[in-house]
Amino acid sequence: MNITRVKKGASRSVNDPTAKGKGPPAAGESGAISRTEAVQDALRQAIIEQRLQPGAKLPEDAIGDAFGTSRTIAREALGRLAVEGLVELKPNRGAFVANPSLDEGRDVFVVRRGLERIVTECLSGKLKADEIAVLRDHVAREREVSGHNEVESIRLAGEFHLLLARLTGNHVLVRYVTEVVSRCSLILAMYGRPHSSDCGVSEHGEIVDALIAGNGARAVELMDHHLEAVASRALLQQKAERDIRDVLAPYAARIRGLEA
Amino acid sequence: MNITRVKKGASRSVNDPTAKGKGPPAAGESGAISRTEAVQDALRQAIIEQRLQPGAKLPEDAIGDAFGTSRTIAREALGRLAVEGLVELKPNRGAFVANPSLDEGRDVFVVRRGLERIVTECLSGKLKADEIAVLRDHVAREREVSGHNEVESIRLAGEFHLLLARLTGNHVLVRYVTEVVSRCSLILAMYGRPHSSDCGVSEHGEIVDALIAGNGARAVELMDHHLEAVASRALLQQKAERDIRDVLAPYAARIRGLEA
DNA sequence: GCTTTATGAATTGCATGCACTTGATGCATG
DNA sequence: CATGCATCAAGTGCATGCAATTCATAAAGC
Repeated sequence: MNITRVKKGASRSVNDPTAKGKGPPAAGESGAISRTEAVQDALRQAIIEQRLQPGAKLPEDAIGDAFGTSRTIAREALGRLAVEGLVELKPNRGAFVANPSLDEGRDVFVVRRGLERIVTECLSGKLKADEIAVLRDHVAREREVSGHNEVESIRLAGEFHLLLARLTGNHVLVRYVTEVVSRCSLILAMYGRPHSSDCGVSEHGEIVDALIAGNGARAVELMDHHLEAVASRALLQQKAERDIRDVLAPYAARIRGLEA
Repeated sequence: MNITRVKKGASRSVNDPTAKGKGPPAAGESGAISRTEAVQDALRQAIIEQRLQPGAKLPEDAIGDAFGTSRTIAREALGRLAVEGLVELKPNRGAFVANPSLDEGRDVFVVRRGLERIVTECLSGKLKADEIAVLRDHVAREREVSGHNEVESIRLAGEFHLLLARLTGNHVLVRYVTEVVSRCSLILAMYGRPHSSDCGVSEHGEIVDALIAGNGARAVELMDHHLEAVASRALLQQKAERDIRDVLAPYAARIRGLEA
């Protein structure tokens, strides 16, 4: 439940700009955490979904306009996304969608494997019945869309790992896993082959089985291999396509950003 | 070349402060360093060193005044520290130094152990001569101050782990380790016994030895035990002292905050 | 006398204005 | 014709002002 903060206008306008200067933020929302978070979440989503291409410029005004807020909000959201590693902040130049190098990508995957190892160890043999049901259900859904809907497939794959992290009940772990999964999505989108992410659905199922069986070692092994497979699928491309993709992507992205 | 313009707010520079700016701030990215970052680093240091007690209020103007900047800077720094988990942001109430519960503390340590496991695995048998020298030197310094200067001792202990993380060359890893080390410092300060942190110097030495020897398994084991020891030292206190410390700390911190 | 409701001070949330930095365009020069 | 330099526009960096919220204090009601 991370998106619940959004009040009325989810992605379009965070604040109705009718009464721009003095408009009270629709007085008494309960649990209303600042608009900053809403914008931050929206931007994150947009980046992960590749609506905003890596390297694209993110001008404060444009973002403010797009969300019906001032630059202040946009700026703060960008700052926090920079901490998360999804945005790069260049002093006096502005913010850009992160454009991770392959080395960075490798780094992220290394950390991700370590984090998910913790998740797996925490969960092995400790899943409750209802939690198992949720997991099985999720894997089933993944299987459904596999092959049809690629965007959804990617989203669900990421969600699977987030789900596991949440089941640990370890909030710190959840935050970090969330971050690396986001960044991995970006990296896969950049370097992975178009339909390289469908694979692995069966692996998810196996991991769940091992977790239920309480076979921690096997679960960890499965998870690790799973992630290594995903990573290598992405990083293998480099040898062949690095020149084209890696070199051209930033420029292409920049052009796109200017068109928008 | 326009000399007539002198910025008013910049009168008391953020750069000069003899105050806390010591520790290696967010090493990694390019220098850059906006005022926001300076304030962020200073606040982080102050929190870690317990100059700012857990639960203490962090009003924007006070921070702005203290650093000679406006609330804007203070606000942004607080926002980012909140992402790091060192500051808690309560909507419409303001920012407070994080006051992690014991459960949170446990969570942080779990993640930390996982992260440092990665560090250890990355480093085992791959240290170069000059890196080894730096490590040995650091451990020697730790040994020197051990027993005498507690604050410095704690700082160096944290620094040792950061040093290892940096040696991996994995920036993502560095960032996360930095964060968990910070948070662990806070947690130890809150729940650990006064001089519980001196211990472990010899363990650091052993870890370095195992890394040099290329004995990855042993290094991981040592590191894991080391961290478990540190964690348990902190968490054991809870049974006896939870009621007093945990309950009273926030209030005490509040009072201190008001005095300041 | 104690609970409940107004009033006010302090502080956050947010927008906006102004100076400064940076990169681009056009002009003069070798 | 290429190179270096001044001018300019776009956009960031930061401070500040105003409305809204919250908490504390005081007044009114039972």
